[in-house]
Amino acid sequence: MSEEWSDTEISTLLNDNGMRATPQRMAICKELLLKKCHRTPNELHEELCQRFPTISPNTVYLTLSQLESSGLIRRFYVDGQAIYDSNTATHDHIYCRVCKLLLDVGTENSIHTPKCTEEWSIEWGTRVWSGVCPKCH
Amino acid sequence: MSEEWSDTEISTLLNDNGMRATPQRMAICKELLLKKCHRTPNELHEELCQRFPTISPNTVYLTLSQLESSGLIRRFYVDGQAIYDSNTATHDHIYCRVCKLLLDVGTENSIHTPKCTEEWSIEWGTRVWSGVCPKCH
DNA sequence: AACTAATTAGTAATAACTCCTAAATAAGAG
DNA sequence: CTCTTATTTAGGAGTTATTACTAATTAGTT
Ligand SMILES: [Mn+2]
Ligand SMILES: [Mn+2]
Ligand SMILES: [Zn+2]
Ligand SMILES: [Zn+2]
Repeated sequence: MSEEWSDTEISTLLNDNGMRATPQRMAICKELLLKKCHRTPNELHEELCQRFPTISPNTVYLTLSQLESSGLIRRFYVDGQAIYDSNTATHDHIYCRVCKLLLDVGTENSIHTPKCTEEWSIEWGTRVWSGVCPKCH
Repeated sequence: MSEEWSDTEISTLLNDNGMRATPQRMAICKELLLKKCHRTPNELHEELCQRFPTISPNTVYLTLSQLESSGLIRRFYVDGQAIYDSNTATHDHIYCRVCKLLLDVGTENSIHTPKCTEEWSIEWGTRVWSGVCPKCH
């Protein structure tokens, strides 16, 4: 996928995935898809409120859920909190339990799906390594 | 660790980890530690209620949190739900998003902590592979 | 047996998320 | 361009998991 997304490209992407290109969704996609990043629904809602004062949390939840169903973003949980990830490549994470820093890490050692699961259809997975980051110890 | 735990052994284990050996905690430990298993706080509470009718959810939450702090059990999240795991060896999981089946899988391909994180002190991590199990497709 | 800090049950509070509904609107048809 | 309609939205209500608080109880020590 390209690094830069025009409004038309985002609009087309949404339509191709069965979603109407509303201003709210365009804004959510710009926030999430333009950069490979991690966002909680609430973080995203607060960011969008600045330029889009009337957007409701519910709209953010719904749109994130639809984007995930389309495979355009991924969802996982850290400390019980949903994290949406616009990096859809298979990768793992490290998480600092002190300052809550969450980073991507490579998966050189671990990209293979498990051996005993040939009969499962595995769709996605990520590991979260928990610990303490350099700044926090 | 041994396969069979006597009351005295569990009591000692709790005391060694700074916890008093109350009947409630003994019951929780028997339910969780005797077998390598996955439990949500609510599942555990319902099981304990059968033989221990007045135990409160809060006690279960507190005890699980303390057992986790002591490293006797691990916690991770699936679909936003806390799962406590008495298998403390490093391992991954597969999860069926249809029937909610959750199984351990080996980590032959992925036990190494990530290369770019030498300065982090990594304590634990698990991956959850999401998909559909053989019975559900 | 007495003491005391840890633990408990119960209740209240919180946070994240889902459900519901009426009004607004994007996209397609004419 | 206008009309039509199914989708989407905002907002509020409801739900569920979890945490906070508190007064009474109790495990382990002296
Ligand atoms: Mn990521
Ligand atoms: Mn496990
Ligand atoms: Zn940190
Ligand atoms: Zn299944």
